[in-house]
Amino acid sequence: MAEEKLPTRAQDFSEWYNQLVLKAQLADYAPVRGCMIVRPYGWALWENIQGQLDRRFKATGHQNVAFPLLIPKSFIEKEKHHVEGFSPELAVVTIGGGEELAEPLILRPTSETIIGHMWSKWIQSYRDLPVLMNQWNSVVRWELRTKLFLRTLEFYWQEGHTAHATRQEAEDETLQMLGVYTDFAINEAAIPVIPGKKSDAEKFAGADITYSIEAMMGDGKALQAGTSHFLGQNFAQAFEVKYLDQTGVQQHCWTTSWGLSTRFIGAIIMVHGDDQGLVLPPRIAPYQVVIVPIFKNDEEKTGVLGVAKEIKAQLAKANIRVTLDERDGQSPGWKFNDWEMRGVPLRIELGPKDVAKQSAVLARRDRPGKEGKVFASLADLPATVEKLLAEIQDALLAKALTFRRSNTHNAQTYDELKKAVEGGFAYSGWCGNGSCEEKIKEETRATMRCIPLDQEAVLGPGGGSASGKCVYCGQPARNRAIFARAY
RNA sequence: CGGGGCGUAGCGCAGCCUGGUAGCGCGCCUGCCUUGGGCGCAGGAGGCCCCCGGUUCAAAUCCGGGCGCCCCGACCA
Repeated sequence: MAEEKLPTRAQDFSEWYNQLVLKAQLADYAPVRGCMIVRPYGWALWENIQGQLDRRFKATGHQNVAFPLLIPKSFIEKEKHHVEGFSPELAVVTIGGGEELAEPLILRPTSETIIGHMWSKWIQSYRDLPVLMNQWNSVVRWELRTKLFLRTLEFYWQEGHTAHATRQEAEDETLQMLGVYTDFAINEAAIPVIPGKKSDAEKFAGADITYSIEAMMGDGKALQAGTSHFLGQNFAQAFEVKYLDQTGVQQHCWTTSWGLSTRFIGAIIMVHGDDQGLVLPPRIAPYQVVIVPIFKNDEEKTGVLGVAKEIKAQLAKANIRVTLDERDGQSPGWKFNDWEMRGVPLRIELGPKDVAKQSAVLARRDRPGKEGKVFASLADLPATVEKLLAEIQDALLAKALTFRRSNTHNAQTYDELKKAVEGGFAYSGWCGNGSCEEKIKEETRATMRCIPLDQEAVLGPGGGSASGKCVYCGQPARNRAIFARAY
């Protein structure tokens, strides 16, 4: 329950986030360092995210599977870059049933290796391809510095894995799934994201190319909200994933993988949240509408609750996710604050006066205070609510996009970049040289987030184009990239 | 892995310096009263004071050791 006010975002963004997660009852700290318990409200949000993603995965031909948590340690060692990237953060099981294991097992940090192992058995012919799989699971990475949702030792996600006969097909798949994430983020979560390509320094351990969607949080920092990897033939070679092509020749498969995690909940919090608490996009909010009844005595209570239940039934019938707050002992004012903390997009306040007038007060979460309140007739309430929810969804996206654009700067010079990354994104030319990228990181703490696929969309209409020179060394730019401090 | 902070009621903390009956606020329970922006009053329940050892007539408090968590910086979704 929300007893107290949050610090404002301006005061202390990090503490605002920490307290909000606890007070909105999204998650709590587990008894083990760095581990998280996702509470019912947080998990309901995740289920809505899952639902929206899963239907997109199915629509693009993928099937869900379940691979085991435990993987032989030797598997991870078969792909050179993969082992280098992941060994520092592996959890290793050495004892089972009281006996030292002949071969240690690892808790999966991701499943490329064990899937590659199985594919080598399952894939024989070009007729077996493509293989399009996804799994919803949790993975373990022994992080040193943790934060609820953003970085925990164990986190929940989905990992998609596909195998293809040709390079082109695999590359197409990688970009297709990046597109799925982009569509989901923008149209369901109202988070404007920049799809782009990662630098070699930032790409996944074992990938040839990594793409990501990058979002700007409310403090101007970047968050990688989803990734899609073109793995080339790296894992196919390490695990002998081969097929016989039409001409009778053995070929290695081309594979991809792509993932989006509960970290995305962190993005939703930090993009839409305000000083009152969480603000959820209607399309994925566990409750889209909360009804708060108001009454003085038993007689009023009976009348108001009767109407409130009718309203609830009507809205539910129109497929609106609605809850009625019947809790005794909390005043309406208390409930207003509580549901604002928990980010419910629309609140219906219903008291005796409203019942008498056959109307209700609708309060928009995205416009706190009186400004966001309107009277609505009970007669056509579901239609009114649907319209408002759609407006709120659009308003959240528009607000986030405006915020991002106003904090994204076309930084032509290194000084401009330094200034821009203090509280936002710098969009700058880059020569493509890793040493320039490294210097920028050392000197400004900003990393290269991505090379946007759609250069024009970054700065928006009339935003100009990035410099043709590398922001660090002044050599001709091969790319235009986003630089920012990141979570 | 470095730096800092904190472990006392469900939560947030005070008490510790200067050893002597364990306290405050919130929450919880009961009753009354209230309810249109975090109501009020009265009564009540709730404690291995993180753990182990030492000093002492006496330890939440002093000393030694351990464990845990959080926050801030280097690596990562």
